[in-house]
Amino acid sequence: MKGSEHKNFIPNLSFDCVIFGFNGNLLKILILEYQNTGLFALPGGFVEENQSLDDAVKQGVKDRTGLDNVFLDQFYIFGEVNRADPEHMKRMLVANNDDTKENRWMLERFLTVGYYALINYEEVTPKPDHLSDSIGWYSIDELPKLMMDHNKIAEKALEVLRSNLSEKLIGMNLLPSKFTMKQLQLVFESVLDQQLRRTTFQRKMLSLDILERHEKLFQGKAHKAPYLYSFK
Amino acid sequence: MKGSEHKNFIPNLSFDCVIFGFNGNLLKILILEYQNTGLFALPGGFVEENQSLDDAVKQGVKDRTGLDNVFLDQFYIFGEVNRADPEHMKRMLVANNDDTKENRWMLERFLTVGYYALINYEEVTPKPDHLSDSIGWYSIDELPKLMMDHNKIAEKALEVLRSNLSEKLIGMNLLPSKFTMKQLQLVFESVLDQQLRRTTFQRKMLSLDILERHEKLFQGKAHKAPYLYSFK
DNA sequence: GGATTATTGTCGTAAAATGAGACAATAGGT
DNA sequence: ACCTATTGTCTCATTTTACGACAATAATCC
Repeated sequence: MKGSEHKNFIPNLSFDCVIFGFNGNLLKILILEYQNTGLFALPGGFVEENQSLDDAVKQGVKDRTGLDNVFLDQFYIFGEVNRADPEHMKRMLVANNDDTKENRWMLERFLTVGYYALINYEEVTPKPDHLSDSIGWYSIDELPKLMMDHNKIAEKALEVLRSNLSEKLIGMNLLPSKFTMKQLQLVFESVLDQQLRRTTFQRKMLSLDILERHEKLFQGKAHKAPYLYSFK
Repeated sequence: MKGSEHKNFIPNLSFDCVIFGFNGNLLKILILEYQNTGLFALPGGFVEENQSLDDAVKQGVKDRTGLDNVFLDQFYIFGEVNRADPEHMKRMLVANNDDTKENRWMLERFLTVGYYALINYEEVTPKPDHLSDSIGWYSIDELPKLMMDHNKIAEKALEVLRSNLSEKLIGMNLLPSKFTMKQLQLVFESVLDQQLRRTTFQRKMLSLDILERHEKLFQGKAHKAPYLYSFK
């Protein structure tokens, strides 16, 4: 009877999204806390029968965090048999008075597709959905214990982000459309978790011919004002 | 009633495997031809209810090609709504007299997980399973028209293999355990589809400190015999 | 207004990696 | 014994990166 009770969703398949943001200093991940359970989790969801996976994730991220128009990339499917502890899901359903027959399918085995998202921390305010009573940013090295295998999923997302950062030049998605060279360097340093040499970084970025230089940014500080850049 | 008729499989989810082999000259992919249909396809299959995805793929590759102990890596999940043409599946079922009620679930929408495999072309002989009447190697630039979106899947696999080759040093899986520098270079050249400079390649590989040098290989040719190497 | 301070943009030189070719060492063939 | 094709290594030029020097400058402090 797998999943047939809930006509809208592909059974046994979910997605979870690791949403990265950069607060100017630290790389953070968006975490939901479920009502009355003390359970922390990545925002995730299910795929409707006639909905593409990408659309489902786009929609799910919007529904659960209020974030729209987000850079999204699929990075792995987690297919271990016992990756999902049904006890977690059960606690969540009970706490929400959703522990009905129609929702028992959620207790089955699930494979989950991992996505990561990059967003401009400053320009958006995430909003929790009806299932969650809070939504919050957590530094990547100070994550709470997450439900099921979500810590593992977040770790893998960071790995993939690291290896994609320089190659695919996706760092821009963590910044406002105009930014200083220093900000860009801080993004690289946080993601790669290593210090970079200022002059080398600047020369490298400029030589790639991917940046457009704009007006200067006067920050009211007692020193030379940096230029603003955007990606071409 | 999704999938509930066939008690063993996760519904709406399949896998397909792009098996690469190198014949000493060209990079090739293993393709199945289904009995009495003229349909070509990548070897694939379904995931049992209590089987991990990785195990399902391992088992599936073994069942459908006879290949065992293969280097496997997951690279993408294809989740478009209309990616699978049910007409293809139907023809296949009819041709096998499998067009029974119990198998109708195979005509539904499927998401498929793409894996690629790297095997030593010379040491294994693929064998078709009962569904297929032939199994064959096809050069990556001379693939036949494959069923559903399998051509797209193969293309994506090659892309990922390309970007992983140097970074993750997986080329060895396409060669016997001992090989010459020339053979290794040919693998790189076929995968990357570009010529490499012999001396630069040799120096680079040796400097990486990943190769062990063994005895010379005497090929009966009128010139200096090359050393054999293996990966450390 | 002139000196002070912190940061930025740019350059120069050193070091490392890569490109491109030279050349001697072979394993056999003639 | 000489010839041929290929291999392993070296040298030198070029490119990329590391690392530090330095001048420009936006505000603040006398």
